[in-house]
Amino acid sequence: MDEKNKSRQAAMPSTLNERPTLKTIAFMTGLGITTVSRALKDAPDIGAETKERVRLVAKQVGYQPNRAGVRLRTGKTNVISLVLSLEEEVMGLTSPIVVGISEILASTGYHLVITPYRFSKDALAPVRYVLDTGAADGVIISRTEPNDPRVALMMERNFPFATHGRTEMGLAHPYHDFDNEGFAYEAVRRLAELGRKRIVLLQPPQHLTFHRHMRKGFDRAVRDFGLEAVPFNSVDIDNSLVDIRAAFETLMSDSDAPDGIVSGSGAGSIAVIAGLEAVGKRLKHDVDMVSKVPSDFLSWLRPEVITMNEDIRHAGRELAKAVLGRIAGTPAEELQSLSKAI
Amino acid sequence: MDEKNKSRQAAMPSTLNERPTLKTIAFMTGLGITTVSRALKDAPDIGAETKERVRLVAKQVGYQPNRAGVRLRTGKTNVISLVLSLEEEVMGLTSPIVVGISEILASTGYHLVITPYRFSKDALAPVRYVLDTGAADGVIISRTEPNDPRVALMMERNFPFATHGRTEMGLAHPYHDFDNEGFAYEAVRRLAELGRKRIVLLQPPQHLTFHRHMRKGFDRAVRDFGLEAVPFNSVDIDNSLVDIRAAFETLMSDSDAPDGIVSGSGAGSIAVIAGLEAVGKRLKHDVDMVSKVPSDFLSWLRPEVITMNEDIRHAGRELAKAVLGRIAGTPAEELQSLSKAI
DNA sequence: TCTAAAATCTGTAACGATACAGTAGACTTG
DNA sequence: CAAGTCTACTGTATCGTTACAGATTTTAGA
Repeated sequence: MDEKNKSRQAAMPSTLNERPTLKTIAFMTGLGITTVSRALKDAPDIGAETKERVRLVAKQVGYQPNRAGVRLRTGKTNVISLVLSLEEEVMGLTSPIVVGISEILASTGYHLVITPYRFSKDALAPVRYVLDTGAADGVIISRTEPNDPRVALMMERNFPFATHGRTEMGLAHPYHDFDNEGFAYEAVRRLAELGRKRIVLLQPPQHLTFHRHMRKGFDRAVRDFGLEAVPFNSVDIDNSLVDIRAAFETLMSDSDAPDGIVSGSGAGSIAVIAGLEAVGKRLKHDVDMVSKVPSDFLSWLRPEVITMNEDIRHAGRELAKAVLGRIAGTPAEELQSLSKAI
Repeated sequence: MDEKNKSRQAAMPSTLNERPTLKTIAFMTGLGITTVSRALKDAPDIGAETKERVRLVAKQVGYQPNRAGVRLRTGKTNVISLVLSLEEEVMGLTSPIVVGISEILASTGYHLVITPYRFSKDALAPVRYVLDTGAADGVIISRTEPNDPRVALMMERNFPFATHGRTEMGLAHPYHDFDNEGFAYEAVRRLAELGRKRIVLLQPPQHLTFHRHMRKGFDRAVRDFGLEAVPFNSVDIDNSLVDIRAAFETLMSDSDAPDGIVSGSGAGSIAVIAGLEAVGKRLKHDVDMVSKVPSDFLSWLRPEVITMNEDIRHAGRELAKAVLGRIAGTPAEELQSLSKAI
């Protein structure tokens, strides 16, 4: 202060066409860096005219906050992490979910980072990584289990997340889920309507939560409509198409083979069809089938199959909204949604 | 120095179970922060024993460099950005590419960030964003055009990137591409082998580079085998399945309809089949078809279709290796690959 | 007119890492 | 043994941002 030049905070104009920072704006407006920072976030202790001036200059020079600076100082990453299994490349499932999430994040400052893991047993590792390194502000996981350690961990650390699928731990957390119970019930109902009696279900693996939902809807409908559920546990929708096909070849060549099939996965349905056609059965004649599908390709090639669409892209949008909501502090209870087949 | 306590760089042990930083390790080892930093990157001016000690402690406390710190100081983001069109949700195409990229990045320190754009006309915007904000160390783009402004921009700025598909600008840059010329040639050859004479091509849109490749292979084969190419430009593989189906319904009901079809897209093939079957034609009888497919589902439901597989997941791996190579300074010429149908 | 309270604005320190310019001591060398 | 050279280590400044604790000016109050 007693020096001759007052040595303002924003002294030098740096170089020329570098990326503008708060310092650039501070220099151009003649204000302090702090003032500029606070003006841009509309703090109450900055004059209205000053704010306007700062905003104008900021826009003019195309200022965009440096993410690393913000992140270092505040810990806010502006990142949502989608935790994906590299195995579960189940036909076209991850693609639409990524698109759906992106659609929502596009209008926010958030980036989408894919955090992969290789084997189901390592599912906890990526979540732990994000939590330990603070790699993201929120996480989206899928393939939930009734008692999911990932959910337990994130709840315990009070970390924002949303799950594709529900859990059964008595903890309220954001989720989006497809109404698999409703799907299975409706599927069986349609088969009953067609006069089918012996129904089989190609179901999700036991350890995933939605196995229970689908099973529940299936069993209830079978009871309600006085049908018979054909026991079938040799394969589930996580098995390879080759295995599913083989299992259905065996099943359908049996003397008391089912005459109605509910398939919990579009990809699986393909193998199912191949299996039953291999033993000479024909859809609509010997057997009817209802399939859950993530896209409409099946109805083009086997219109005989009754399809019920699960809108994965919509799920992506809902999940993105849910994590963002959680980050913003919305109670988990208000961030839970269920969608029906369309 | 003349003070009584020498005030080392690493003075306080911070709190307890916070995330460890260089400071933590410096305190534990009694070394300076700089020394620790340099020891961990194996700098030549640090003693062997010291390095060992630092590494041990670092591992013990689970040290992981703070990305924001590194990024702020060095500008290195450790991020690869995959630029995706939200429109081009062409059946199951993006999913395997994401998986392939992830597989490679998993063993590096790189994260994968999805950078979407909404409409084809905005394709340049996300690239500009990444360049302007320094959001990533490398970029992967797809749907390249012969003269691609995105490529021009990144070359001009000397920014590492890899393209899924080639360009024709006389600039050497990393790419991975499917050998569409080879595919089309081979496809036509097989149709010729089956005695087909009048061949039609469901091709990529004109503005994309691989349109030319596929066209070239197709035309060359038609010439080589003395066949006839049926003109057909009303739809391309970017059109909706509904439109493709309608176009093929018209085409195939013509008196001089083609008896051989080459389809440049698996999803498109579905619509093609629906179209030709709608007018009473049957695969293998009235017409044969060869399709490029990203997965094997088609061969399950229409084994009559000859399929040639494009391994998108492999493309993802190659692209990831290519960008990383470019970042590491490998000449572009050594980072170009072409893959054949499998 | 003098003081208290607003209203605005600002410098400093810190987040975690690294580039750079040292420093201290041991070891050569002539 | 003085001077130079290595070896091994370290402090300072800095990247861009924000929390915090002032500082200055204006307005109000009495």
